[in-house]
Amino acid sequence: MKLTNSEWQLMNCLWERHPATARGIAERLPDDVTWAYTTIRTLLARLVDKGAVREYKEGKTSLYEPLLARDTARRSALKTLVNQAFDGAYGPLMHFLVNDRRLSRQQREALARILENQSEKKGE
Amino acid sequence: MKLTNSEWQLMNCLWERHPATARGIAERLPDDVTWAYTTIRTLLARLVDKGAVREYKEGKTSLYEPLLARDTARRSALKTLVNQAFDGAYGPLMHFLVNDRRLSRQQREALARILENQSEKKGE
DNA sequence: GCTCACTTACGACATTTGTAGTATTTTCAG
DNA sequence: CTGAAAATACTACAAATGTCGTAAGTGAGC
Repeated sequence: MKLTNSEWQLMNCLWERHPATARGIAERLPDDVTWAYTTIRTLLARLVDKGAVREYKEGKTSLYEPLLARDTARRSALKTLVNQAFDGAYGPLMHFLVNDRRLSRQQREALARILENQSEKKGE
Repeated sequence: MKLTNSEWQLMNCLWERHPATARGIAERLPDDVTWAYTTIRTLLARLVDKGAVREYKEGKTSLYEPLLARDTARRSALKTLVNQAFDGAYGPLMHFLVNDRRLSRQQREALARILENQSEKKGE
């Protein structure tokens, strides 16, 4: 199940709190996202189509609830990225993370050691 | 600089060996990618447009060379993913990686320890 | 019962992405 | 030189994505 960028925004809101109305989601979107109400509706409809979200009526109001689990979506996004940009293997991704400057020297060294082990074992 | 999926395929070939001709790239694409020659040309043109690739003539043949560094592209893709799916922070990404079953128990435990340190420091 | 504000249903439209086709120019083997 | 094979340039086009607009329905007060 692949989500587009805008779909992630909505899903993030939904995962955080659900069920939710379209209006409720609108209110909890990040400040830099200023979509028209109908835009949100359209996106939700697409998500329902994809089977990532369930829509049901409570009286007359539409409520939305995620069907797709956040972890599942994350795993899938990560896999896509890894295939696309890291030769399809998690090793290179880890490697990259290690060599990147977001970790302190200590953390990097420790991680690097782990990676050595991992590469000897040849992961999936 | 954002690359699309098919652009990644091409770039991966280019990073591996360059400069390269369109034909040369065609030959080194993964087996499951069977694009027409013109498709590759179109994609390369788009990459040149974006400034990710440089095209120049060696005599009459067009040669292509990456301008965008692989690491830069990776960093950017990772950042996009993190923003989209991991609350914009690398911590949750690491966390996810650790809890995922791609690492052996040992590796996971070691990584987890590292992460504890990291979260105390509050990363970017 | 009528109106106003909000919700819903549906359609719309520009851009981006994936994937080629065609027509023209070059090139290379005979 | 000649004709076939390869390269270029340009155009095309459907599907996916981002982003609404409008018209019709509905419920809550006056």
